[in-house]
Amino acid sequence: MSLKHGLLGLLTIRKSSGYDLSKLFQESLSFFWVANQSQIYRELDKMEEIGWVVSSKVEQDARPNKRVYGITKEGNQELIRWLKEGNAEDLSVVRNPLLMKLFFSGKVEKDHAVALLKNYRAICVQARAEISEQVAGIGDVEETAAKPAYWLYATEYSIRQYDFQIKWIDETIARLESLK
Amino acid sequence: MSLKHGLLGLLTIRKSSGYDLSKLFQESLSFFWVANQSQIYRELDKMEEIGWVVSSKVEQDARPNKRVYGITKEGNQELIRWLKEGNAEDLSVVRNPLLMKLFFSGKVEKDHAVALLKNYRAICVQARAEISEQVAGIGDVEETAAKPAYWLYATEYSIRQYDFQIKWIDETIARLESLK
DNA sequence: TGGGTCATGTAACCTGTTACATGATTAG
DNA sequence: CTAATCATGTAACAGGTTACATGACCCA
Repeated sequence: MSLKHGLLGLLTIRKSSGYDLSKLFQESLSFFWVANQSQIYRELDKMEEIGWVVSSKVEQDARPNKRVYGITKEGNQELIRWLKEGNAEDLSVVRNPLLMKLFFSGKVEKDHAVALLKNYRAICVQARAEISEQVAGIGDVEETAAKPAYWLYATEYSIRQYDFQIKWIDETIARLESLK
Repeated sequence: MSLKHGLLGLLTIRKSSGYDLSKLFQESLSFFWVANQSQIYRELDKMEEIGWVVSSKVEQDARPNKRVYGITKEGNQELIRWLKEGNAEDLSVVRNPLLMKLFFSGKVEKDHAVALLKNYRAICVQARAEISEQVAGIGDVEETAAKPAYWLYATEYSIRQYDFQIKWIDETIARLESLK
């Protein structure tokens, strides 16, 4: 249940509407989590039922009225509980559509597999560029024992994962092309 | 929509019941895709409605009766279509609960983050061992231009990804522990 | 002889995706 | 002046997870 907790985490930064959260999410968490807007609205509803957040309606004249959410004491407690829980089983959910397709590519000509890999490579290259650009835009970071730069570790992970994937793709294409 | 296609792929190997597929899935695709049994049953139902598979009831006396599925011509066509389609956008769905938790770990003591990483490390080590054991059990492979060993590329990917993750975890723990 | 596992599934719920709606503002 | 984008969401459907059901067989 990471999405709810991600939203709770964002709400500890500031009160936000669904729309705000959706933007915030894009800028921060989207490198390791995809969520679309409507999902965010629904999760906010649910979390209000549970009591992790409260909302208040804000009237606007230039734009549609909005509903601004804030985290409650219970929400904060839940966030901390989740962060402390050691359980790592559910961290290893694997679902890799690229490998699924590649796995069965013996049913079609080799060229399709190569094209698949090349298309995905382009996506990796772009995603990697976006992340490192974003990191560069933040500049140097000071870390202390009291404030480790966790966001930096996460972006490092992502960048290196793309590097790994690109390398593997290149090798795999070369291997495919060298087959006689 | 990779699960349906994965099941279609497995059904090109042999006719199977939901239960059989669930086992087959475990042995072959589970390294890069998690699917639970009930999901498989439901997808089979859906695919029968669409006409990608047909089933027949097989009476058994020692065990509950079963329903055996086979792939249809339409199912085969769909599998090939899916394999040929170049679309790589939907291959890059990211959802990483580890990074989500790590990202917000500034809210709790450093030890919790370290414990989280260590737990996940253990899972990676085990998963890696299981995969390489499975590969070892298969022995040497002959590849030709007509028959590339795609399954091998997929397992290579998985092994290397675990190596990458383990390395990153070790570095990150070291980094966390060195903070003053 | 009682608790696990095999073999087969169904039902209910939770999460993710796609499509749509509305009125203002900005870009070409 | 027309099309995109901003700013706000709702509704419906598809896919994933958890819990349960049933009867045989196998191990201690």
